[in-house]
Amino acid sequence: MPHQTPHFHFVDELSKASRKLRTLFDARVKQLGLTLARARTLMLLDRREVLSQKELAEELEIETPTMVRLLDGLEKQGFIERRGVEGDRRVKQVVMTAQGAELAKDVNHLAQELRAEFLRDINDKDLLKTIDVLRAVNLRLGDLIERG
Amino acid sequence: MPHQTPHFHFVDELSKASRKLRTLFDARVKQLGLTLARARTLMLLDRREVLSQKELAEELEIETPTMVRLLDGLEKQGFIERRGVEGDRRVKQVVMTAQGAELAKDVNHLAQELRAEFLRDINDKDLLKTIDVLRAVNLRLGDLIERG
DNA sequence: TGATAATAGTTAGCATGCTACTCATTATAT
DNA sequence: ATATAATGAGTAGCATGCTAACTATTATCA
Repeated sequence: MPHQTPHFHFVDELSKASRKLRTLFDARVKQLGLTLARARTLMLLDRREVLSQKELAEELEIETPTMVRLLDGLEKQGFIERRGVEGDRRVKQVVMTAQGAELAKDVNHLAQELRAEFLRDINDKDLLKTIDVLRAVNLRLGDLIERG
Repeated sequence: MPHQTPHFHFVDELSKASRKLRTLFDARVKQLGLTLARARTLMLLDRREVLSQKELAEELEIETPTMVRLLDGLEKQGFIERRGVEGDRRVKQVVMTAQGAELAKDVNHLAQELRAEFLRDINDKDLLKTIDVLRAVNLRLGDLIERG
């Protein structure tokens, strides 16, 4: 087997980490009726209270059609509501129901525990450096995607 | 907006990087009729020549049903073939067609260029450190997933 | 003002990830 | 030797990601 470059390994490990993270998180929040993507949406609403669908999508860096379906699910589950906004009839604001807000607290707690669990052996300095690198990569990827 | 922890940012940036990477790569290999997942499969076959479906799935760290459908697509496109193996009729070995092997070379080249492009500003030391961290995280995530 | 642009949300269609299950075959153990 | 386990491939069903379109509304500009 030919030697693989660091560039290759970066992409490889990154893809694998993301899949594993989703798998583990999904398994942990399944009992709550949630998934990673839905939990991410609830946790964002928990921090920001009220956002339009567009703003939600932008914050999570997913496309609006993906957000639409995520919200369809959360709405059907009774965790969020869509509200028309006066002054612009195109926009819908998204707010958590009481049940959703309750759930968001549990999910936040659970997510925090899970993160601590799998990042247990990573020291602070390395973690911060890794976050820096990922941020830089994301900026660059965003640029390259925009450019076509 | 409440302050967010490094643990949170790690997960956030990781998820975003993985999605962006797939989006960018998919756009770049679209003209070749490929996607990131299919390209990854071809590139692995290019390095290892012959593998069973099970081995392919293990190497890429995806589940076998996911691999089945990936191979269905690649087979329909004429890039790979499935072959029965003598001595164990459960196993199917996967080999690239001539066309697939040709394509794999192009894809390898393209992937290498793309990686260099978006990792341009990351220095070697930081990149290696990041890979180390991702590897450690992956090991731990694997453990936690296994444990249930 | 009235045509044209842009924007927010949506739908449709595809690919990829998962789990839970089945089927055929091989390995193991009594 | 035969019942039982384990293994490899596949199917079904769901969730989430994308792009390409469409609809309704609002903004722009000539």
